[in-house]
Amino acid sequence: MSLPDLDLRHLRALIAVAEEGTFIGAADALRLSQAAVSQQIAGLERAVGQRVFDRPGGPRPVTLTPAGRLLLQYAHRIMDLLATAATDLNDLASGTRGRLSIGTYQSVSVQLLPDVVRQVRQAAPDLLISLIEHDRNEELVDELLAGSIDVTFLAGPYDHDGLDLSLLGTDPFVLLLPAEGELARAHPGRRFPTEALAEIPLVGEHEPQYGAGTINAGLRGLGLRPRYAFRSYDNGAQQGMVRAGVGPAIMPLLATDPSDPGIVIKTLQPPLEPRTIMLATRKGATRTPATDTFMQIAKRECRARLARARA
Amino acid sequence: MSLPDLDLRHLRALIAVAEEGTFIGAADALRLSQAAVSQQIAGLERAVGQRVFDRPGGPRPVTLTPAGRLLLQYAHRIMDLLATAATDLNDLASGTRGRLSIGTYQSVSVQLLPDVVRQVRQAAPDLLISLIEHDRNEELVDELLAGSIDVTFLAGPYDHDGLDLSLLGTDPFVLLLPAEGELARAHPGRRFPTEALAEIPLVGEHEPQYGAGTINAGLRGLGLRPRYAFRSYDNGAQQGMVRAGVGPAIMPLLATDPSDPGIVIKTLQPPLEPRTIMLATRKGATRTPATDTFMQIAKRECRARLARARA
DNA sequence: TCGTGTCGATCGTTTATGCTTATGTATACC
DNA sequence: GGTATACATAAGCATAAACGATCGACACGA
Repeated sequence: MSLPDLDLRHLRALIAVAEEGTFIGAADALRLSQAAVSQQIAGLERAVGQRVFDRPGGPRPVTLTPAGRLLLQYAHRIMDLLATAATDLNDLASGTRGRLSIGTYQSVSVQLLPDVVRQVRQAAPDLLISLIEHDRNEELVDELLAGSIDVTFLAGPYDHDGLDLSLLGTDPFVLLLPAEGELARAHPGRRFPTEALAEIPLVGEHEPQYGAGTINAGLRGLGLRPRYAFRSYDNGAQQGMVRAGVGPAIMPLLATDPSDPGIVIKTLQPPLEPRTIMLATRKGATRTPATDTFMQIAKRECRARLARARA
Repeated sequence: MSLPDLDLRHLRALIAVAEEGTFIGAADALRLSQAAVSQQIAGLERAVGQRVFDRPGGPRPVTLTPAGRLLLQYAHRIMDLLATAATDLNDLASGTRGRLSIGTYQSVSVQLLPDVVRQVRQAAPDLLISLIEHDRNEELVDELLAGSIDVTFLAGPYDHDGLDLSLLGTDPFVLLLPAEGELARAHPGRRFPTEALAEIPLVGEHEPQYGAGTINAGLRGLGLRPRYAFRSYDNGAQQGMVRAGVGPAIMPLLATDPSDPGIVIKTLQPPLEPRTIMLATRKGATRTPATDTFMQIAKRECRARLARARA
């Protein structure tokens, strides 16, 4: 048989006739004339090269041939597929069902993202949200371009030809000190002179990370050569070390937990070149409504959080 | 989205464009003009209510939108289904693959059917043959009309409105005697007077069986009231009992094993109303080539066997 | 910055296909 | 044997799908 001549109309007619038992009944169900159904079935039989119905003649119902029974099963499966495709597409269009896959990195994951996800869940309870975390922008971009995630946070400054980027906000680097430590006593104000960190062993992140806009790059830009007492990729671990008195840490503001009574947060003077938080999607690619919802909520939440944290 | 407007042409275009990356490439692959592909995709997007491709413009390839990716998966699954449907239909048409389900009853199963099945296997090695055995015609007919078997043997005489029947042959009732017994010595010729069975306990089948055309009906038609020393539905068991000297048995010729040296076969005089062997299919129903092949082989083999057995 | 080439979209036209009405044909039932 | 039922077929019409030609958008190179 030759596939190219086959058409969904044929299969619809096959199903209708099989269900109704007569061409006339099928025509009625399909809102067509009997002649149209007759032609559809004839076309189908031409396409498959075999009869699909036995027509006993007279007022008796037509019956499926073996080929017809075989084809009918496939017709049903195809119609089922189309039906589920339709609901999936509706889910996609509604933005309240289906899937949303988000790329993220740690300092965003810690504080900002949980609240954003919570709000997205509230707006779209049946949306299946999955998160993929990487430490480097490049890995996130790879996932994005490969299509395995819909949208990703990126640590700026960052630019890429294949991406649509939007700036969520600027996340300044702040200094975390043990609340009861000597340094906190020595600098009781909101500000902390950055040069004073020259000789103090720090708690910090592993290098290299995020390329430009890193803490070390910032410090070096100010002529400082930082030394480290402890390094970790985990922001929570860094904050814990600060609390334990291992040393001060420079962290992005949004990566800190300001409610921790064991630490105090100081503004660096002069400030380090800050990192920005960006959202990226594939350049020129249509976004799902779910992605749009997420991006909108993320932007709003990020601004609110930065405004609150700086207050 | 609205299913009724969807068409396999749309899905084919979707797949081609997704594979080729450009409308022009897809048009080339589909042997269509670029304009036609453009219109197909436009029609598809109208049907699903969303864009399925992002057109970046200029000499860059188009890319799937989320909706397009979703739809493409379904399109592929549907095309796969159609492809396997096509091979299944070809198998069906060729008669050398696929399935063949045959109804049978015991006296046919014992001698005739194994040889027929062997020949069908030889003619169509990849055909999957399944057998369903019942003792009564009615059960076989039920299976046939329900569609669970393609064709069935029936014990005639038998008639049924909903069936196409064909006579394979007449299977005469013969007498089996122990080869070394007193009866065989008393009747050394090929024939045996039926009345002589009046007072002899027989080996035979359970009653009732097959309605008309049974052994008991035949004997009663000759004014005899048979008594039984042993009864079984199993023809082999009956023949075994004869061999063991339990008594003579009246059996259909084709149910006997003439090669058994422990028994001799006699023609009854006068003969009992014989049973016929028939093949039945659903009335007016198209048969698969496999079924036709089987029926042809069965007819040939049955004739050959009867001719041989009577010789 | 301005051609230039590559695409996709669109227009107008032609062709093919599907649907309709009307009629023909075959079979069952009375 | 006539009538009713149901599918097949034919002719006409409308839609749509195809084509060639053209337009407009974008990227790239000079």
